[in-house]
Amino acid sequence: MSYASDMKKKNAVPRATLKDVAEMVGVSLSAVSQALNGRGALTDELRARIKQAALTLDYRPNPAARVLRGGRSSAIGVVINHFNNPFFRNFLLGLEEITDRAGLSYFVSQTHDELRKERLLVRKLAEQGADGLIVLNCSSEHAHLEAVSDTFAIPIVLISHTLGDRFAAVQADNLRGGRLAAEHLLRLDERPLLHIAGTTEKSGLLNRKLGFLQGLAAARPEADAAASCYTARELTARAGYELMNAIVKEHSPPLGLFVVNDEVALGVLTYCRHHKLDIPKDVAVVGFSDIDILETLDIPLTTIRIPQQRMGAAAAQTLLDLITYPKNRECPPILTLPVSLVVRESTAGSAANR
Amino acid sequence: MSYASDMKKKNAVPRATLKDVAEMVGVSLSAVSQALNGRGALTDELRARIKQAALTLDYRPNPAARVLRGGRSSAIGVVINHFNNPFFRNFLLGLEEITDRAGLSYFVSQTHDELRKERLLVRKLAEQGADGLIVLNCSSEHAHLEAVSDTFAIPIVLISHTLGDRFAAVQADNLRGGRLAAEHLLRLDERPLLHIAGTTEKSGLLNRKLGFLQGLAAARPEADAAASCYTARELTARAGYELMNAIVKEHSPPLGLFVVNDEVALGVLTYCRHHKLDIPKDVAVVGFSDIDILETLDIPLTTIRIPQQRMGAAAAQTLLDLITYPKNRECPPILTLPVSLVVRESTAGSAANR
DNA sequence: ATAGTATAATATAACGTTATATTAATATAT
DNA sequence: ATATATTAATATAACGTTATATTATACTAT
Repeated sequence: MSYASDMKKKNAVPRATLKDVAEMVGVSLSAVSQALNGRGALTDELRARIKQAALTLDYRPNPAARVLRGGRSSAIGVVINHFNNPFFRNFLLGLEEITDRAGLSYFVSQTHDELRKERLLVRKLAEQGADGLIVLNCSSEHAHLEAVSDTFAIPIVLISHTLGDRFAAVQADNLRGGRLAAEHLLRLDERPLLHIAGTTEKSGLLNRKLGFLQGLAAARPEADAAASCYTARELTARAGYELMNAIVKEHSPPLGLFVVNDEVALGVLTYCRHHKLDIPKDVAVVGFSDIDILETLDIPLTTIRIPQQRMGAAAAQTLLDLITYPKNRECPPILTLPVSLVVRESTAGSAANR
Repeated sequence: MSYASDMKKKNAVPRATLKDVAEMVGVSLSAVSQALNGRGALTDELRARIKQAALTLDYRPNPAARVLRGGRSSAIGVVINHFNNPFFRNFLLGLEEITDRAGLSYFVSQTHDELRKERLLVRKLAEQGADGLIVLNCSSEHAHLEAVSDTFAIPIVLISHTLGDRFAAVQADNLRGGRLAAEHLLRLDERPLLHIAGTTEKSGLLNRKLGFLQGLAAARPEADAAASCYTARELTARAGYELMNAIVKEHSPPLGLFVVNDEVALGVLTYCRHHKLDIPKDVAVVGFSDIDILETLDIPLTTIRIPQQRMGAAAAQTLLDLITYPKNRECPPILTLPVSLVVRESTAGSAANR
């Protein structure tokens, strides 16, 4: 049942338009538009009178009209895979700092990791008049992003995932994060190291893996890179739990485990609890992201912290810049923000810690 | 620094408009509009040709133009206090079922429980062309909601909180939930019962309290209602933790505790763990909502389950109805959905359980 | 055959805005 | 004093859509 749009909004209480303000002041439409937008050549006196009248009538510009005319709506769109992505909450805090200051609103929509929805929502937000888009954890396809960016002439900023050089991006230094994790685990003792990786289609996850392998190879040239890596199909605790079944069949404790993100690592922790594997004695675990709940766990998780809030602010700032200065879009920036190791009990307790 | 909207979108790749389709078929604008909207009187043959052309050109109507004209945008707005509200995730699942089927999109924004932001966002979403709004956990002020609903002639559905009879609402049966909690705790043994309430300004929270007091009074007419109730300033785990400090000063175990929601109850559980109070022997706890993580706790929490997903679907369905049949707005429905008791270990183990 | 009535299409206006072009009035330079 | 620039305002058109009014054509009934 597609839903009919028959009835027009006939009984809406009318809101003040430019025309109303113009009539109140006894001046032309153009004058009002120019006065309120700080454009054109008007006497300060007239400008003031118009602004006063607009205030009195509680005039607010109609974004639909503006957008139709080819202007801005002062709203941006945010597309994420899942609302309950824990990274997202802190990201938005940073984003909001910037948008609030700039007088922008933002609206969010989730894709459920479905490409179909991603396409739909990206387009819908653009159609709805978004001045720019921020897309988190997007798919690896970018044809639709290019199409929307071109058709609507709006910039797009990608998060956690670069995709060619057509779009601006904000990402954590995943490569360095992977290396930090490896180096930390190497300091523990002589135990073998393993990595639970994510899909290597996503540049961010690939880099975590590469960083880990670099760190491992530097200290133990003899280690078999291929044999050290497992791949989680999904970034969920369940996936981590299930992979552990495979891992303990092929490797025996003690093990050092670098896991692609904190949620998958939570699954690993649960597995160990269920199977009486001591953490960190039998299995030392390093996660990635530093989501909020890690500290409150029975065994707090060591992780690579990414600057979630700062990434949100950087993304908003970058988008704002690209909206304001369209020429910058020709050469969109890629920001890589630093990560840091946060040591907690899931790797502490062993001797070699510093 | 408010951000200037100088530059026009001059280098946008043009997208197909009604005019393009009309020219392709060699027919008038009106004909195309009518054909695509299933209105007017056109031969089936022409209608088909027009639809085919629209498909070929990948024509998609411009929502800004539609909204300006006084029509629909096929998008609704959702306003919530916090994105990390655990209720929200399931709510959206239900909502999405309905909106997907109806070909509607939805966009979400968070208020941080600030009235200023609530006002801003509700208005912004309406200005942006939302066909209707769903407002969760809103403030107790409704003047701005009425203003927006009137000015833009769009319906609003409130969740978890009724506010006069001007708006449709979807809520859980909080009164019954409170009573169920009391009755369950009363079945345990003779221990005194306490309630950690929320602010009674919100109708939903008030009803939880009233339900609890009803249940208590029915079984123990002698109980002192006022002395049994504490009030949490915020609905956070921290608030629950801190209130427990006060409670244990004035009451000694064993106690039965009905807590206004699961998050506050989590704070209570943490307090008990820290202070070596056994659950449920010393303190039996019942929460409210049944958020997702309760089952995975060390001591799974007994709670009153509210049908989160169903509430989302009901809200979307109600809004859709009010959008489609504006006359129904005169008498907006209030849906109260049933709740159920979910018994887990935070109250089990005592004798009287069934 | 003529008027009247469906039927199938088109023309037009309006929604609220703003960029561009135009006009009117004033100041400056020769 | 006349031409030329500067300033301050206005008029107009266009963005894409759809409801309403209008026209043209064919079909019925008398």
